[in-house]
Amino acid sequence: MKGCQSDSCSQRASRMSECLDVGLELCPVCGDKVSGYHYGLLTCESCKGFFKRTVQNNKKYTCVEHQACTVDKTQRKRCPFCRFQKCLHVGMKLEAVRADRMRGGRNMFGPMYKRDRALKEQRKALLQAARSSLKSSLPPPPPPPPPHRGFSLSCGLQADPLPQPHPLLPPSSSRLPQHQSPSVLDWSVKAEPRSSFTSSDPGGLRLPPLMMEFLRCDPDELQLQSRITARLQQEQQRHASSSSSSSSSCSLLCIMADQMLCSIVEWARTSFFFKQLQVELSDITCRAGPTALSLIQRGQQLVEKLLKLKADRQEFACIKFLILFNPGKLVQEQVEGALLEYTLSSSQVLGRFALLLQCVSELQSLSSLTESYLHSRHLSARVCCNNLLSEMLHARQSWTGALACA
DNA sequence: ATAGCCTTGATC
DNA sequence: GATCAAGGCTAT
Repeated sequence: MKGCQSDSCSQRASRMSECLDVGLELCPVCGDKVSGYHYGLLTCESCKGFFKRTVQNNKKYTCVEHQACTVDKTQRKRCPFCRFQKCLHVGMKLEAVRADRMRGGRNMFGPMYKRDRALKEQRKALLQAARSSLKSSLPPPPPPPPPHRGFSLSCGLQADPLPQPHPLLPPSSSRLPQHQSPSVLDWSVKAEPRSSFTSSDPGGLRLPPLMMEFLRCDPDELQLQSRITARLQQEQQRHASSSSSSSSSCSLLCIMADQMLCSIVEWARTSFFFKQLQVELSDITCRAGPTALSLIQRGQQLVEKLLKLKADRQEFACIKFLILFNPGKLVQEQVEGALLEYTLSSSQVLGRFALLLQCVSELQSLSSLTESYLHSRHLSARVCCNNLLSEMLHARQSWTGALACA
């Protein structure tokens, strides 16, 4: 290894500031932090090196599985075949690896990198505008939760304070576009072709790499529906055979909730950002709860809003990450960035992104209220299922007790 | 073989 | 001179 000469130290310092700048991006191949533009797009240092070695040495790999291995930060070494396929799939350019091995200088992709940077800046500004618009139309955010230790069973159902009606706004159900800041919602922008978008969905629309990851781990909704139906039928048969009274609506609801909870946990555990999650306990507070009817009504209003927006599978996948993972700032920015990029390229209207963020916010408060509701039912022993749902509610009760003692 | 750090050199 | 994306080096 060479010593740290004064020149290389200054270069290192500038590289550090560069890393801070691009540090918010994740490598489209493995999800590691990117270190700059390499062979056509922003990637991490290890995928840059891997791509270079593979192309320079004309390596041929084979996959011992089914050519569909997971490529993430921890498993990227496992299957070089699938890793290299993913490098090509996300758009790394073979022609950027120099045949003559000439060092230094710039290549033909310089202008492309510059354009991509400018677009990223534009996207950042749009994101901030949409966020500030959302903030001004919603009640102030809750104070940050205390730094508890322990595993969160909330599965992203982070408890927010009860949403107070905003003094300046009508009820949330009618809080639709007309109440948004016109400067943002009426601001149509041209979706320019994105150099980093290299793959298309079946409809021919180019998708951000992060969104492709979300779709890859997206559960099969039909499968979930049939599982729930099977569980409900099983329950009905059980009651019929034991000649007891038919199952109550509450117990059927609990079975549905439990089955969905299992699927959510299953999905979350295999999802892209799972390893980056900060393990923290939900903000556990006791408070007056809503009624089942009001929750259902709010849920229906939200469903209507999403139907009206015609939210598609891609957008729904992002919303699920934002809601259920309740991710940290870095992940939140990534997911929101992918969603913004997608809505711009699919609808070309920024207002759509702001409306989707509103739905996310509404869903967050609704899930928090539902959790409170189920918890209160649990305390009054009206949630009787011996399953994951009751386990979650029991854990919440234990933590509430522990915090009260502390 | 991998991945982090270093050197190089065209371009700004 | 600064930047930054190439290739190179080397500890693991």
